[in-house]
Amino acid sequence: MARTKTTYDVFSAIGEPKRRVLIEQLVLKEMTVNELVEKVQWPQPVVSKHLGVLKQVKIVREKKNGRHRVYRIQPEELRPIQEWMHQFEKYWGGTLDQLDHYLNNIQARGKNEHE
Amino acid sequence: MARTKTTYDVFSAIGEPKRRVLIEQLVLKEMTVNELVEKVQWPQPVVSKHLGVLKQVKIVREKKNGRHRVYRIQPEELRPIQEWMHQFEKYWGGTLDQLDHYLNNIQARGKNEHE
DNA sequence: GATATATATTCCCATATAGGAATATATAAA
DNA sequence: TTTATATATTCCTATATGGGAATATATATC
Repeated sequence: MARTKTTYDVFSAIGEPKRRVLIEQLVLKEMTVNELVEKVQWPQPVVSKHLGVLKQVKIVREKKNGRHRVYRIQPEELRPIQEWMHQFEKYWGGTLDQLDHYLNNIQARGKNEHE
Repeated sequence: MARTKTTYDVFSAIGEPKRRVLIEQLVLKEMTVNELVEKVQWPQPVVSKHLGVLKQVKIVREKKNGRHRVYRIQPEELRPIQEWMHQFEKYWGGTLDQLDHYLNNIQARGKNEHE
């Protein structure tokens, strides 16, 4: 078998460093492809292709505007990563805020349901 | 050029789903290779190879114990991910309304997970 | 020393990239 | 309608897998 597809899920998609750079830009503000190209200085097809992957896993959404396409981030889609990270927080010391506690409990309950 | 190496950094390493499963086990308690094989039911070389990648990016550490090797997680190494996630937190802040919304999403996502 | 156990490593191959180059498509402007 | 602009897509190739099968290595036990 071959490697896991980059579009398999959000984790796979952000494994590529360039895609994280695009995300870091889009989290600041929505941008067109050429605005992104300006910012990161990569060939336009490279940007478009990486955006394509991000679009497939729904990290970004495309909004047509004339001959421009505005790309916008969909932060909710990155929640699975944040949730997955919760399992390590107990090791990092410090206090967890109430929201985190609550979410941890929810998560634990959810996991047991499938056992 | 080819794909980014899985050992390029922590993000790339956790892109592979099986490696996340191993991490999820090791965060509960340190284990030997065979204990992991027992748990996940994959061929031993598969487990060893994935552990090799995790070891290279330092997510896990190996402790020799006779002919056993105990693998232990190094949670600090995952902090870059947590830090990277900070940039999205402003979108899913801590109000109850948003928490409700979030919990609804979890439920909805759970149902679609296996499609 | 011989053997069993635990784990890593090597060899193999099908597969999916990431990026360069060129081109296609869509839409606006002239 | 012709042209310019914005973006996506196709074709290509080198590369790095992930996993199966077989084997090597290390250590414990007899």
